[in-house]
Parts: sequence; structure tokens; C-alpha cells
Amino acid sequence: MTKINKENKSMSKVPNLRFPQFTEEWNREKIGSILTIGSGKDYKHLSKGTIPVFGTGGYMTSVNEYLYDGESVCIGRKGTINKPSYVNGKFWTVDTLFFTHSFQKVVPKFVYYVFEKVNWLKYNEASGVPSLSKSTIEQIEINISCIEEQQKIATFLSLLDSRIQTQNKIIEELKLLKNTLIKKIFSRQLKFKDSNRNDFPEWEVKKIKEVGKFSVGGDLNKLDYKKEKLGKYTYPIYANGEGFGLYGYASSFQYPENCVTVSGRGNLGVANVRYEKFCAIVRLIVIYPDFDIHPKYLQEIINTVDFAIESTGVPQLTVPQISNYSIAIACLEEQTKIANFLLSIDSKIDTEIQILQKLEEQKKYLLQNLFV
DNA sequence: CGCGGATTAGCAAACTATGT
DNA sequence: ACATAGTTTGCTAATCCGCG
Repeated sequence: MTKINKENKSMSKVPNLRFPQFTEEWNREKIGSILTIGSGKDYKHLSKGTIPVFGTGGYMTSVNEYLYDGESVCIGRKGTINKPSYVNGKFWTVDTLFFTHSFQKVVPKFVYYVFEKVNWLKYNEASGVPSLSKSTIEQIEINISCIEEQQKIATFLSLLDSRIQTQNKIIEELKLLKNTLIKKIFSRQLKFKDSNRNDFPEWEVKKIKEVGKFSVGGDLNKLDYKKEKLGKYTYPIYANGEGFGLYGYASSFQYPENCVTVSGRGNLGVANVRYEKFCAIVRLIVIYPDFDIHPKYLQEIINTVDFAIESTGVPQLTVPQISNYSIAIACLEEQTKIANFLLSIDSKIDTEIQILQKLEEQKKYLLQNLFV
């Protein structure tokens, strides 16, 4: 890694961390004087193609025409206004996303990193949906260095960015590997042996309703809870949403440890093991597994089930619906083996996620210190 | 109470009236 | 014709509510 000089002149117009060959002060410039802002446009009338269309949330679709070809930094006009992005090549931006071009005295990549530092929400002028206008953005003042230093910083941070990308890829690959292994294990292509290197007994096909007791999450209004973990509010409340679906914390719990939850709204059919005492929001189905069912095994095998949605209105799953699906149950010893094997992959993924978080912290630190 | 339909909330995108 | 900014739409997920 490149050697960096540490100077502590936080009040002056030089950064805290600097590449050794640079000493001169940075200049204050209005964004409007170093680049031109272009407006996004509707793309609906265009035909499908190979040119990416970007919205404030990122890539959307591909069309056959482009608004601009080259390096550009995009920033939201409405909605998400604090997530700038860097693009290079032919692209189209949606109505609500500005792009930039015709850079003067600045390297586009450098501008991108400066934009990541700007507190855009501060310039929000709308009462409802956050929004920025061209003139507001043009008036914002930022600090820039000479082209050579900009180039150095941009290249350096790009290296870190690509490392972060690699880390994301590692995590994706591990998830993929886990999925592949799960498919092989539950389709019996990959079999575990018992401690005497013998085959385990054949798996028994059971209805989901035969593996434990069922319940569904209750009325939140009857629960004493807070959004944050605070004092007596220690028991997590789980919802149907993405990831672990943490909703808040309650002062008392409804379900014991080691239950399996299945999402009945939203992420339909997604199962999780809840290792702590917890509460559940309406529509979250809770299974108390029988003593001969390993919760982790149950979770993973439920996640392989493809539930059909029967309701006509908002898609949902109910207890009677899911309980009639069949799953294959191994003996408890084999279940435990499978569960521990999958848990070891989970913990490997966790480790990689922690590394990713470290890298992101590092980038944050550098964004704060390599700039004025 | 458990279910399912209806409603609501929050967000991003798309539309549209108005000004230049 | 283009830029701007308020309004509407569409989507997902949470919440409400009446019925058996």
C-alpha cells in the first residue's frame, strides 16, 4: 500500500492524510463551475437493447439508445438523493436521476468520491419526497486539489472499491456453494455416514404439520414494545421482512428458543431459526419443532419447498396451507450432522461479511481523511 | 381466534402543468 | 423544446377489520 504522510492541520485547506509529494492547499469551487449537470429522461418509448438505464436505486433495464457516453457521476433528483454513483460508457438515466459531464479541472472518479461525502439531505428542498434541483447542486461548494493529487486519490480509492467488490463476490460465491450443497443434500445425491461409517436409515416423508406445534404471530397492540433495544425491552420481535426481519423489542416473550419461523406475507415461505426467546408479528408463522426435529434442519428443508400461493388478493401463506406440504425427515443424528455442516458454512459466510464491514469502515475513514 | 380481503404507509418512478 | 416541481401511480409490506 502507498505510503501516506500524516499531517494534522484539520482547520487548514489540506487533508489530514496525504500522499507525500503534495503540499499545496486545496481550492474551493462551486460544483456548477467544474462540471455540467444533465437531466435524465423517460426511457419508456425506447426499445430493448444493451445500454443500461439507471435510476436512483441503480440499474433498471437496458435500452437501444444512450443519453451520454463517457465518465459520469450520477445523483438523485427525487427519492434517493444521497446515493451518488459512478458510471463509464454509454448509459441512460431515468427522469429522477441527474448525470454529469464536461468536467473542468476535475477527474470524474474524484468527483464521485467527493459526492459520497456530501450531505445531500441537507440541501433537500421538498417537504414530501426529498428532492434536489440543478441550481441547488450547482451552488454547493466543494474542495478540490490539483489534477495529479485527485488522480492519485481516485486510483487509490478505486483499488479499495474493487477489493470491496471482490469481497462481495466471495460472499455471493459462498452463498451459491451453500445452495448447491443444500440441493445435493436434500435430493440425497450427497449422503452423510454415521460415526461407524455406515449409511443412515432411509428418510421418512412427513407432512410439515407432523413435525411440531404451530402458531402465528399476534396483535402488536397487545405487546409492550419499543423499536430499540432498551432496558427491559430485550426480546426481539420478528417480522416477515428481508434478512432476519427484526421489527423491535418487547418486554416479554411469546415463544421459546429454537423455534422456526416461516414468513406468511412478504418473503413468502422463507424460514429462519430463532435462537432466542422472541415475539412474532402478525402473519409470521411459528413452528415449535418436536424433540426429534433439529430446528436448523427444519429451517433449511422448508426453504427448499416451493409453496404455491392460493389466495387471490395479497399473496400470503397460512398455517393450513404450509402444514400440508411434505418434507423428508432424516433421523435426528443425521439431521444434526447436516445442520452442523450447514451452520459451519453459515459461520464462514459471517466471517466474510465481517471482513466486508471492516473494508467499508476503512473506506469511510479514508473518505473522511483524504479530503478537505 | 384465525382467516382473508381491504386499507394504509413508505418509497421510487412516472406523469403533467407551468415557466423559460 | 427543455427544466422544474408538484402530483399521481405502482409496488411491497404492514395493519385494520369483519366474518365464521
